[in-house]
Amino acid sequence: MRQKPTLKIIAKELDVSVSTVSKALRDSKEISDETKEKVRAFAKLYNYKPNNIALSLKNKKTKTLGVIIPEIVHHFFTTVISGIEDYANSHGYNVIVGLSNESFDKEVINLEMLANGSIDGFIISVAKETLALKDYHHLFETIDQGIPIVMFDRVLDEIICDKIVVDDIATSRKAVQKLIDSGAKKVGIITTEDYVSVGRLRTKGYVEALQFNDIDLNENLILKIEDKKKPQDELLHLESQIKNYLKHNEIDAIFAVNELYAITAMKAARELGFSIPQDIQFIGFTDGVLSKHAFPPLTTVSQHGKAMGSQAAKLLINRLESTDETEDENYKTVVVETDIIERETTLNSNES
Amino acid sequence: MRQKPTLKIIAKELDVSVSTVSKALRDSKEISDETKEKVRAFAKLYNYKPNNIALSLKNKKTKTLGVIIPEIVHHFFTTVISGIEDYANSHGYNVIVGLSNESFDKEVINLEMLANGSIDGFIISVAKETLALKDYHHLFETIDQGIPIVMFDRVLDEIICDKIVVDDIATSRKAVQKLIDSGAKKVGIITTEDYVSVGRLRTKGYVEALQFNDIDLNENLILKIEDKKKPQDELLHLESQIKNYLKHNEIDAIFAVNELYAITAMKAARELGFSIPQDIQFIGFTDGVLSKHAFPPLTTVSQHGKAMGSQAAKLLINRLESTDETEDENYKTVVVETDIIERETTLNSNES
DNA sequence: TAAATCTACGATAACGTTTTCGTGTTGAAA
DNA sequence: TTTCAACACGAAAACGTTATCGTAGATTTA
Repeated sequence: MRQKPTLKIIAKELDVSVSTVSKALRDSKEISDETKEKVRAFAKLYNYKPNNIALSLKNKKTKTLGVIIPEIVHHFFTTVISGIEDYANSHGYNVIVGLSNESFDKEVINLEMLANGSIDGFIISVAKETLALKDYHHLFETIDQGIPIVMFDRVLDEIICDKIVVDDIATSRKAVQKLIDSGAKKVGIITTEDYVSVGRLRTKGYVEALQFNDIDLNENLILKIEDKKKPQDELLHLESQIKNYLKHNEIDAIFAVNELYAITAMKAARELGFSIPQDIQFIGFTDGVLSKHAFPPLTTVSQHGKAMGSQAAKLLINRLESTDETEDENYKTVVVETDIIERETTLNSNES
Repeated sequence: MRQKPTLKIIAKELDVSVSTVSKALRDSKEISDETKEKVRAFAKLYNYKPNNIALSLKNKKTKTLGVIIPEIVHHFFTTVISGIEDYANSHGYNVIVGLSNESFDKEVINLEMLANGSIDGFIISVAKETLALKDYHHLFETIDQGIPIVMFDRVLDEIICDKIVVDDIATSRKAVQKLIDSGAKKVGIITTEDYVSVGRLRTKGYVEALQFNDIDLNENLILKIEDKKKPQDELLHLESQIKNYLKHNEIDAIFAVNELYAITAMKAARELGFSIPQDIQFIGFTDGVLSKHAFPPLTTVSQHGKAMGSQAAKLLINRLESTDETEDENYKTVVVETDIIERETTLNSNES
């Protein structure tokens, strides 16, 4: 085991000063070509690389981004991460991830743990519990400490920072419209409870689409899935809620605010004897692996997670590297486009 | 924006020395209770937290783990990461992830970028390209620098370090045996090319299971999927290979070495008019979201990714914190158990 | 020849900690 | 009264860098 060479060691070995070595390696013009060559050769031979930690301490910059997400075992978030990684890496940044597991406390701990110098800025999608509690002190505090935050997907109006979102309302409207255009008369929605902002907004889009088409809103057609605390029987719980909903309502199309809801609803519908898409059509939100390989393959609206990730990284890095201060307190919120990916759970449009 | 307090600032404010503040906060008995109280109160008021970077530099430990994986948009890897995170976090470690995207160069860059002081140790699953190239210099070098590595899933005999694996051969044997016990006469395998070690080993288990049951090996029943360079039409390519394979062979059961192969094969079989599991049974490797929600739900052998992750983190952290040197050069390789999760693509066993 | 200017390098401070070693003051023991 | 611990604190070094400043010797200019 050969220990990593430092400037000091090189200096001693070559019988020059540390500053000379440092300058030589950074090609300072204060150093003679002769000395530079000598130092470089030695450094190369022993594979010298400057120590990141020392640089971080000196520069007050770590060149690493902190990403805090509720769950990593979730296709959407992994695509976002891969987008972040891509952009960050190609700009000399590393990414350190923290998982909140949808828990407020873990989110706070993660934030605090990383805020003490480990990272230059955060990219975050807040935990459901945080949304429910409406306690954002940790976010305010880190911003107050001068650490920039970029929020994505689950964003908060109360926090003033850069944001990356999809236009949930418009997208939802678009999806429901597609269902209606394909002949659906009784469109239902399977969504989350209102404290999850994306669920609330998507529900709003659903309502707007109905209004636009002069269809009376039937509250029974809106199924808000309640979260279960124990994760083990979550799926069962979900299934039974949906089956019940399907049995007690006349529905010929469903818009589900996420992939899992859509898939589970399809399964329930199949078991109830519906044929898809003839009897009942489906559109899901978030294009993931599940949708593509579902049976039949599910029509979805794609959120372009990877694009969101790289956008987030871009915004954050730009802010970190902008020559600071006053210049741009103007926080952007970029909305990324969504697409409907038509597969086999929807009928072709009636019109045309 | 309030800037983070440092020891120096507190010291000046309280008109004591930096060392006094430091000692007071660490509850040194050199400091009087009176002073301690004063310092603590002030620190609490201004929410003082020691700077991680400075600590890292001083202690020559970063308390962060580097995780390098080929892909993050892959259920197995995300479960592993979540296992790592869990264990690491609860032991005061952070996790920084690097993606190789199956590329040798990116793997090397990631390793080097992090090896310069940013992390204390690595957890890694090597890229396919690295396996194909058989170039492991970067791994040797980081070990040579005294940075411990734990390998998981795709491990290398050539590298001497801690390893976490599943017993691919035994598991594969078990899966094939289950197929045979359920009445299958002509069991096929869909696997990777041999340079991917897990693929090779699983194929070996398949062959052994046949031998054990005195079934002649039919080479045509072994489908080795070739990797495509361009990712966009990878799925199409996969489908056509499988369909072709299914058409030209008589097969009544398939063991697929990963989820995607299994799902795709099921789709192809359905399209060819097979009914599952009556005409053809399926078992996949790696229990992911896809399997659970497939149609019909796919019987799989579960790798327990989360357990692998926390095991890996445990091994690494133990090594990092063991009072060093000679004591334990004895590297472990722990093999984690696998289970067959029976769902609806296999028949019940004939026996009993 | 004296003064000014380069050239090429070294010493030092700084980033924020922790730790080792001193040291002045107090109180008690001799 | 002298000596010696104990007490409570400060100074300084160290981790590995980079940047600022100073300077000895060589070279040019007046």
